Amino acid sequence: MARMKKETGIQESLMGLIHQYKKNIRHAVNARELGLTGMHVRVINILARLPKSEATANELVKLLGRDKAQIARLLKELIFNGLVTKQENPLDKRSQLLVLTEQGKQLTQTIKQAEQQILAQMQAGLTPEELSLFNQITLKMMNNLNR
Amino acid sequence: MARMKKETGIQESLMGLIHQYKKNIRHAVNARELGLTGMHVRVINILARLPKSEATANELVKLLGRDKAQIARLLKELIFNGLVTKQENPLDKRSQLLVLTEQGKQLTQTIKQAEQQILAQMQAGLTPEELSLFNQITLKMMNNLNR
DNA sequence: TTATTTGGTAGATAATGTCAACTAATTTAT
DNA sequence: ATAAATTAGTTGACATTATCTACCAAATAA
Repeated sequence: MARMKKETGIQESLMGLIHQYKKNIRHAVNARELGLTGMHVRVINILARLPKSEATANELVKLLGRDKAQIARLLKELIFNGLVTKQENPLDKRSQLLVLTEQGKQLTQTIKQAEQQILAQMQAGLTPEELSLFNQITLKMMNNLNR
Repeated sequence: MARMKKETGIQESLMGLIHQYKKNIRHAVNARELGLTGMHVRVINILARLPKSEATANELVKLLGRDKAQIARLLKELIFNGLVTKQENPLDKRSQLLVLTEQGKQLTQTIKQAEQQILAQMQAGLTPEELSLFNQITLKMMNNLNR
């Protein structure tokens, strides 16, 4: 990708960054032969961060900001691959708790390692303050649009 | 999408932002019944910014950071819809110059207007300095990954 | 001159994504 | 208490975005 200039617009900068990031993740995951896609990785990551590594599908829909049909399919695949299991949700008979299996949890370490490498490269030369500010602005923009 | 917290990771913030942005663009474009997809819009925008509104396919590949097969298809569709035409490239017989038609140029105004609205919403409450810094960091990150 | 690389086209397929329909459970309204 | 409305999840159908490959002709390198 051409070295992007400032005048191109902030949205193009963002598109370029995300595309590059996703590409790096995909290559890292493929290189480790994990048999996962980018979205699988994201679901696993989200679950790994949650208390007890569990959430309902609807919670994942909200956390990932994706359509429930897509989330259902991703979960179905992760369940099929033994990385996630379903458990009864005592609070609501319509839903189940999606939980990382032991296999899923172990995979998390591999994924984390790969991600950290890419993030480190991406953030090279930036101070903690810059990164913090960047993240804050990102969140603010997202929330601005999400209303 | 759940109000995203800081601890989720910068990459998730970015994913959330871009997803929301794309969604807003898609809705705006659909509402105006332009019959375009997000990627069409981006190609048109890039061409509109270039001197003489023209570029070779390969230049677009570089500017958009996308695979040449994808770009070829997008261009094919835009040509079919009369928004872009092909002209001989005097410098290289293998390639042609892709140029916005009058129709394409006029469409650019509509697209720009829609985009500006969304960008304004997205950037509400942020100072020019913050935005400038944000864009610089974005570009730096992208270039960090693009090596 | 020959070998290699490059620009573009199209095949084949994967990944991501949306809208709709449906059923059962839950919540809200009467 | 009962009926109406909403919601959680599943699946169908399809759109959009994206990648890798093969190929041919033109351009470049050896």
